[in-house]
Amino acid sequence: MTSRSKVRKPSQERSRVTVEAILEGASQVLRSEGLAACGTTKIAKRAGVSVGTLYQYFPNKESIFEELIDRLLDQRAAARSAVVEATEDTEDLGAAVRSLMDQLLAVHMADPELQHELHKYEATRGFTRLEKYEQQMQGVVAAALEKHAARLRPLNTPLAARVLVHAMTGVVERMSRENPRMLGEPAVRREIAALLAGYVSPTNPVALLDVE
Amino acid sequence: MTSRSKVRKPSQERSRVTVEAILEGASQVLRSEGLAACGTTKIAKRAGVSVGTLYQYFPNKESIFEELIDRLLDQRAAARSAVVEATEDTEDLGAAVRSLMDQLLAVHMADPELQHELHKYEATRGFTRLEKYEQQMQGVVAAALEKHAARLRPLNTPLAARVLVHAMTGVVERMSRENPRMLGEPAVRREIAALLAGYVSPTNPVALLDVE
Amino acid sequence: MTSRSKVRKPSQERSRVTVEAILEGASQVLRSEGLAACGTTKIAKRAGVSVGTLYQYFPNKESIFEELIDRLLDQRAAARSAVVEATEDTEDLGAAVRSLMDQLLAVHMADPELQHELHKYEATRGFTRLEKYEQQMQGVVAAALEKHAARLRPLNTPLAARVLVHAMTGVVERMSRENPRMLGEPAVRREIAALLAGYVSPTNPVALLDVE
Amino acid sequence: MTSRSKVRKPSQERSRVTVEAILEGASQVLRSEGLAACGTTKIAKRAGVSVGTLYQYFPNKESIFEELIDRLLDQRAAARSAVVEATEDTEDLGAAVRSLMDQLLAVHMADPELQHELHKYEATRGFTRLEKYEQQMQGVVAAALEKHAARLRPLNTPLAARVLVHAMTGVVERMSRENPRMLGEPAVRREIAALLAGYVSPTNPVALLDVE
DNA sequence: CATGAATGAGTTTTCATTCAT
DNA sequence: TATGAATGAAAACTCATTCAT
Repeated sequence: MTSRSKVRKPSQERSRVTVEAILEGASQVLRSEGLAACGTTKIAKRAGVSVGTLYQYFPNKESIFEELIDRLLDQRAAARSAVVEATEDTEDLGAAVRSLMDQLLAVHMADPELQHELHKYEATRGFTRLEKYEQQMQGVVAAALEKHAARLRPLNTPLAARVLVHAMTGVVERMSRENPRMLGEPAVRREIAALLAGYVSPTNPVALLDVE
Repeated sequence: MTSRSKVRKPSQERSRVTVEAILEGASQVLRSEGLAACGTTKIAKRAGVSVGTLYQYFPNKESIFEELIDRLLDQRAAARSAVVEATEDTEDLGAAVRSLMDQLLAVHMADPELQHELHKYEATRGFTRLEKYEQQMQGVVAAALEKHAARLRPLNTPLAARVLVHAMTGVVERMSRENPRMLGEPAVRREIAALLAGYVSPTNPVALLDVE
Repeated sequence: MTSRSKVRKPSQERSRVTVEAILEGASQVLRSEGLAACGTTKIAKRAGVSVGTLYQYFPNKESIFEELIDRLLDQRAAARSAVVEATEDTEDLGAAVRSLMDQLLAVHMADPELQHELHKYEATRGFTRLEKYEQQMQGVVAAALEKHAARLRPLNTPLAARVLVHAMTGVVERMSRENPRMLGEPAVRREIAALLAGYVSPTNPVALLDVE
Repeated sequence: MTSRSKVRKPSQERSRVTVEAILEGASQVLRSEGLAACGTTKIAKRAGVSVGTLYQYFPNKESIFEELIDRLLDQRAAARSAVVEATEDTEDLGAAVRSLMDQLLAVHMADPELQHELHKYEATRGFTRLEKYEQQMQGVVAAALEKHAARLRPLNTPLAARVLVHAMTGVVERMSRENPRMLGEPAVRREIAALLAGYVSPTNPVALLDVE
């Protein structure tokens, strides 16, 4: 679970609705006009509140984006947990790979425009948040690799996990950028599976290539 | 070769020197203070010219970054050409993979701070330029895949090329962000090779995983 | 007694308590955070009421400070009355001077931080209220000067009263600003007495200085 | 001489003119509309420049007021120096007193409206600058008291200097507030002289009053 | 009466760009 | 052509005050 502490507490029900309205307003502006054009005035207008109200709940503009990212990361964390569960309960390597892939695809297929704009914001901040998230993801993958080690080629687990997560998210992110619909195609899903599986497979031919 | 049409009169010698000074100034500010703090006045000062002069050679601030990106992409295009050459002359798949990888690593190891800041700028623009570049890269890879098709598993070439390029650049870019030195480690090089080779290898186990 | 007309319905008991709470809240915020940081919301919070309630009893923020000043001036008025009494009943000039001085010192030694912040507020308003107060003080002093005229040097009474009051309050106010504790020192008390007494004394040497 | 370092250096002649225009604009707004209504936009407009220009020369609004105060204090410092000179060269106590008084009166008679508004600003800042200035003034007075000690009543010099400066500035400041013209009247000048002279005179009757 | 969320005019400040010298 | 002072639109943020509940 991520922080969310920056949002003020006016615990009343009305408050929650307003906060939601602001975040939804920001999301809409991000989607329709992009990060660069997403100012506090515009956000407030779309949210149907005044700037003053906006600042009653968020200390500054950035904190709105941060909250949006928090929520995005919460979704991803949930996906991660689903992967962990799916992996823990079975010896089926294929199931693990499918779970990992499917969760990732699902997460990226939801509201891709918004995600792209938030990604731009993250770029601004040096990707600090997303980087941390991906590190946790690496932890999950590393655990899975350890568990199934017997059926995989010999691996430097942390490095392999890093490569896997980076490759997978690299592919998914770029495809989402080019055309989010692609992520729904079975062929794409299959190829990503091939990428992951081929990398860890005992039949991987690196040994034959004289790299180094 | 990329555009560069925005820059006025590269004919006079004095002019060329000034343009270079401005670009170098911008690069320095980007490296030392980051994109967010990189204003025209600061650039001009570091370049040792006045803002007025800066606007004599560049129509606006963005065009400076665009030119810097042009040059970055020129370097990458050169790397791409090197890969094409290396691949065309040989039947050695390993050599092709190594060439691809090495060029990519080399490109990302040069001036990583500057590249990160330019990447932030590109994020702002929706990665239009980088995306176009990666598409060209996909063309090169697709050609190589066609050429060596006989020794690879059956592939949907365009899709496979896309996955390969995205995976590779995804890994390299993220590692460069985490720690650029990583890119110089032989182990990393080997694992990237494994990622690429495993994906296209006829021994890839996707068929066994019942993905769809 | 000063106005206080701005405060609504001091009739109900509950009301009076609330008004007191608000004034006490304001005083606390003034003391601890200063005039600049003393907003209505903060005042209300410290008073344990809502902003709405605050505005039920005070028409605007200024009126709170005005009331606080009213009370300060009431204290000073009381001090003034004490001086008047002390002066009326006796022919002792020394007693009059001592009374004047002691009341003034006592008033300024009480809650100096609050007084300083209220003084800043008064500065904002052009010192209107304090000026009026000092004028009344001048009246008292003028009366005393008339009464004891026989034992003093020849004086333009209103002007002399003005000079006396201005000098005395000028000294006390500044000392309070520099260090309120100073006001408690006997040496200081003695010097202020010397200032006042020397000014009106028949032995005053102005005549010898050829000032005009 | 006071700092003035906050003002940027664009050494050209044009610059100086602009800085002067801004300061004059600020002075005018202060005089005609008061500190409270003196915003950057209004200052710039009166100065005949744009806000941007204003911020080219002053880092923020406060720095404009600070510079105005610097200049005011420079005038006062000059007055102080004149007093020092006048006092050093003579054994005439009357001359010293007259010089002190006259300089003070002259300084306060120049542009009193502006001074009052700057005084309000200083109130905001806790009178830090003015306080420091008055301390220096106390030093000057203390020196004079030491020099003429033989002809004065026994004094605790630092305390006496403090009382004298506080009394004098208190009187002058308040009179300037009530009605600046008063400061020009000979009677007033005479009474201030009486205040100062009576305080230090060997004939001062404090000893007779049983204070303490 | 009490509440506190909502308001929005107003303020300061920035910075890409222009243009007179 | 070079200069750098001037521009001013735009953005973020504040806070006294109101009013629906």
